[in-house]
Amino acid sequence: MPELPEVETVRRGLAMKLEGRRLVRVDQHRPDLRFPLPADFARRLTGRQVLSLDRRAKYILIRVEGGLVWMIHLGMSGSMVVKPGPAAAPAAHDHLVFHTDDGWVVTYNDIRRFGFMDLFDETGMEAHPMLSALGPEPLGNGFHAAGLSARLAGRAGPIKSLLLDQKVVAGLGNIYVCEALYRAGIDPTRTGASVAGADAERLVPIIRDVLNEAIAAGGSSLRDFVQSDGELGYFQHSFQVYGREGEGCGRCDCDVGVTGGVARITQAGRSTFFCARRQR
DNA sequence: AAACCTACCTGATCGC
DNA sequence: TGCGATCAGGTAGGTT
Repeated sequence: MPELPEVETVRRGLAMKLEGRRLVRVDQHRPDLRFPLPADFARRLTGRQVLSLDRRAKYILIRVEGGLVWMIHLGMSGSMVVKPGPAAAPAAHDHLVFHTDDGWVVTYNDIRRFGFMDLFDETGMEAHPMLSALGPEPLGNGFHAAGLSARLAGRAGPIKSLLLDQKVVAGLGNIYVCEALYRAGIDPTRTGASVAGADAERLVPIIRDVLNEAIAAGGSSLRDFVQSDGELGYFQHSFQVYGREGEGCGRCDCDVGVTGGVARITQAGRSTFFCARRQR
């Protein structure tokens, strides 16, 4: 599921219900998600107050009383949904259930179980193996044309795959890379090196725009994504190329019967959608 | 180092 | 209706 806009949407929804609340009970229904949960995970969270919720790339980072950071990654199909208690009987794939002192119930459900959680001392955050190598936050000041160009310079791989690399820029996934490259008019098969420079200059604000618009829409709901209140996002209605193989692209004025419309190719094992006429 | 490939897991969909 | 193949928003870890 979730790329940066979806994770940010979930973070905001959770923050409204969790910040300042105390976790009075944590039900853990299995020992592992993608990776084993940390030792004593539920016990260490129980009784603690939630201080604040931040996001880095696609990670939700929750500061918890006692100098702890509770890290959540939603993987492909994870969701964190908040409902008023009392808790209903756990549904299929409800792996963890968190109860607050004011009666809310937060359920982590993850069909494919590609998500994971960690709980560590905040002093270890910089060095955390999943955080330390991340590239700049695309909505922050650290993401700019000069830096992106430097990371693309000399790279022979396709720009599509490089933008999915969380070390190049953090938080983008398959949907938003396709959409950003479309808006920038950049052919996804071009090398990173060829995009460094003027094209990178154009790409930076476009990436920001796409992400901000998607956040404003509550993310994109395809198969599994739901916001923390269980509602769907609606940015999927704004896709220009993603999932539109054979149809006209967002600004299409050509004869799809002749051009074939939006193309779908595979790059590094992932589907790429693009318009060969508008992306060069 | 960089580019590519596979594994992880479940469910939906499609062709036969 | 059933069955296998394929595909899905992500990342780690392995191999060239």
